[in-house]
Amino acid sequence: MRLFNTLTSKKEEFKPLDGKMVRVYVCGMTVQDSPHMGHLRVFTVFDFLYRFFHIIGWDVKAVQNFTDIDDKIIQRSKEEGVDWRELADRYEYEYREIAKRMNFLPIFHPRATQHIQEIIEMIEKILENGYAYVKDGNVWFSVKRYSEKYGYGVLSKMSLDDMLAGARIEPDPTKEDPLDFALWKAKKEGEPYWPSPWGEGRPGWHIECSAMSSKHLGLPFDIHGGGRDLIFPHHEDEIAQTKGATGKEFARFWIHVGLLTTEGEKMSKSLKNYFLAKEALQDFSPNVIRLMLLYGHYRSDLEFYPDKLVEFSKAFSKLNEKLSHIHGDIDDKLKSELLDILKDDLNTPEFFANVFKLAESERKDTLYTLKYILTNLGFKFDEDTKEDVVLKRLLDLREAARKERNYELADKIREILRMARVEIMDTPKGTKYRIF
RNA sequence: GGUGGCGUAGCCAAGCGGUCUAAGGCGGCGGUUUGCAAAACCGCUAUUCCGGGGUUCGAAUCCCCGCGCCACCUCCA
Repeated sequence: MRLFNTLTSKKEEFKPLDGKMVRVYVCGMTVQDSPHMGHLRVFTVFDFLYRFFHIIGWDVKAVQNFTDIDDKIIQRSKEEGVDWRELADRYEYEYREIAKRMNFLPIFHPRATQHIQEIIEMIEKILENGYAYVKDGNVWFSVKRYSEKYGYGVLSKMSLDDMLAGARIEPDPTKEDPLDFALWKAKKEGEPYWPSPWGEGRPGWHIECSAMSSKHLGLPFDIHGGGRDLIFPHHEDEIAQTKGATGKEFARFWIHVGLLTTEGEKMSKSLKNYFLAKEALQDFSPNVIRLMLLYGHYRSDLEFYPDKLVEFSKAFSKLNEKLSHIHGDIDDKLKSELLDILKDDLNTPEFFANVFKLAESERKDTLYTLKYILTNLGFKFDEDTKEDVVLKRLLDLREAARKERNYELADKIREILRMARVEIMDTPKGTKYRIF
């Protein structure tokens, strides 16, 4: 298949290094708050990618970290008067619940603080190789020294001068150069810390991903991904640290997911324009959320508004109506045509356009092929038509009223159900409903 | 200021040199159906792709110049 590689800025032919098993590392949550739809988009895209790899015959070893120690967790723990570990546990649990609801494939989730040893070892190697220096219990990565050997900025395509030009923050006085970044931060009063050869302290932001990815996947591995906002500095620094420590190639392909926007602007906590994943899951099925998030191409920004979930509820209902009870044989030709679309840099918009067109077919094999592929890509049919006892009794009541021509009552029941976001359809085969 | 990207119907969003008088979803309009509805089904809904030049037999797609927007350069998926 072909994938767009941020490293080379073009689509390239992709195959797993060992020919069978794709090794992927995705930057996961910093567990300091509830995941919002923007986070969910990234993880939905990667779940879709893993599932697609499986369909075309590759195994996947996916690692997605939880960063459970960082400035914001510490800050929040101070604000709330709650131990930082408790906060991290709370939001890790929230993420796992959401992942389960979303029908994500189970993958490995290492935690930063369980890899302090590996992190320290990696920093020691970087120091040995001369790309870092110790100052007052801090360990800084020397961007200039590293850059002379390997070139810094290969991913973000920025020159050192470019980066300096935009430097907006007061450099830390213990840094030799404003571009340098922290590998290890000296302990501050009241903050969590671990012992290290440089004194008590904690890891810098980027190093945990370098340590965990190389430990669990080996070097080099196939794909490293995350939100587009991580390209600089996070991913750039991961590359520098890993090469600085090992001299080896890091990830071959870098895949970055576009941002979820509201009114054109990035969804983020600071802009207060975010919509929580758990809110969406309260009211809409995972199918709807999955479809909505994948209906745009993964590399483009995607506009979000709450009504979009309503729109996609309707769209998914149509598919569900068509496919839920279908059985047949797989049309191999059709199957490979549809998969070919996805082989081109995961062109989900084109793929779903075809799905909706083909769903109008009367041919059982065509419909079953769609159902087969979509199910393997994480959708669940039938789910929205499960009988619910209370609902069924209400429908029986309404049916009785209709038989007595008590349309006033029948309409009242329909109206109430509508308010509860259940829509009724009277068909020759009886009353159907759908939850929207 | 630097770097990267985007601007396609009411909204969302593909297409990236010919099959484009531009996919698909939502919405809207008309019809079939219905106790009335809804759903479903059928039909219609951009001769045109931010503006202006250019390259080409041919451009939404390539190049140049404007205008507008976004992201990153500070924590961020």
